[in-house]
Amino acid sequence: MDTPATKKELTHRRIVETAARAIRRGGFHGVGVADIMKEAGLTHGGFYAHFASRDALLAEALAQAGRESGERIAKGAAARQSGGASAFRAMVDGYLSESHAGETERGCPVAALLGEMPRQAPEVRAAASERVHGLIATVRKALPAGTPASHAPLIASQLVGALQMARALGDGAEGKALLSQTRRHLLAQYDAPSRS
Amino acid sequence: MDTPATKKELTHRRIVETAARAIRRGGFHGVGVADIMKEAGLTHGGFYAHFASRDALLAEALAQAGRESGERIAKGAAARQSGGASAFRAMVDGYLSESHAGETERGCPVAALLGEMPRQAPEVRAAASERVHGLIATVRKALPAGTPASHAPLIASQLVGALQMARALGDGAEGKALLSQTRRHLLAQYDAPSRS
DNA sequence: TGTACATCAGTGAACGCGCGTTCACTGATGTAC
DNA sequence: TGTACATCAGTGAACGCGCGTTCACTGATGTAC
Repeated sequence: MDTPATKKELTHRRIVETAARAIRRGGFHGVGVADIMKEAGLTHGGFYAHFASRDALLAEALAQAGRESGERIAKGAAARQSGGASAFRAMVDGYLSESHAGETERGCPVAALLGEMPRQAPEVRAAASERVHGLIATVRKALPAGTPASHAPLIASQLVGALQMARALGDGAEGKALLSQTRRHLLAQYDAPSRS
Repeated sequence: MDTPATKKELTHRRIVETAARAIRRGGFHGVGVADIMKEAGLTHGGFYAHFASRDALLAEALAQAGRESGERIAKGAAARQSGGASAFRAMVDGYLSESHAGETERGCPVAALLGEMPRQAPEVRAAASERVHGLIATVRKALPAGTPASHAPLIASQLVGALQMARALGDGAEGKALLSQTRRHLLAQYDAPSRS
């Protein structure tokens, strides 16, 4: 039962993956059932053979976006750590990189959707809450030894706030400066006692 | 030309004030022209005698929300300062208060809408950018003497991130803890050398 | 190995509804004489 | 002071459109014999 991968299941995954990108790009309200089906190469009529409702898809898409983004963060962090960075520095530098700011569609769903989460249907809010906790857990695991785990939500919210504001400020100098300042600030506080 | 306040102007203001609350409550996409007009006690037909388009209203509403929220922040800060708090502590305690987290509709529009800003029409994005800069300026003015002004965007993004995440976590212990921890953290870093 | 049939993923037309926008009209207000 | 008229803020019906959802159908797939 682990990877039978029937044709229907493959199609289901393709729809979810498409939706996972679409909600980060356009927000929960910014994308319709027909748009997603079309982008997945299907007609909208078949939608309800796969999902009970639009909200059910949004919830699945959020979970998928979290998985994708988690993998990306882990992969980027591994690369940076093999270059000599601490786990914490690797996570912070990756999350607040200019490429993450530029790729909303493939980036962290919490940064893309946090402000809209409280306005969603219960089904979607539950998935959203899980995503926020997932991000906090990712931060917690990267914390330098000795840092209390209770700092994780605080750092997570700072990462998300800085990324969102950098995106809102545009891809000019202002946004980039906010990203690099936040990186330096977090590293100075939590990482090795190195400065700069 | 300062306060003639014709009847039409009063109606216009009422629509804008209604919209300013509505967008913070429901997001840019979450509220329609007819809803707003109805909530303002009018029929939707008269809308285009006041605004060139829905986006034009959104831009005006954002500016109005910024004014209202700025006044609230200033008023709350004045009260706290008269109680002995520094300007910085007053600003941080007010912004990250549980009442601000609970009153999205009357709170900071940047916290309510930051994530959706990059997806708006140019007209709305311009008003949004002004709001973000307004918030940063408010933070800058409250900075303790000696703190470089360049820290203002960083602190602003931290305030917004924490408030948004606290709202997403719900009004239980988790959200409240994030608010109070962020308050303590910011004060420990930037305010008087007192700890706890 | 080949034919007959059941299954079912996906199609495409249709539904009721609410959106942003337009426009001919109403009726209260205030100026002209 | 009182009547006649112009102005114009606001009304309400209508538009074209796209939404989420439903459903009768199609046609490829794979099992039964």
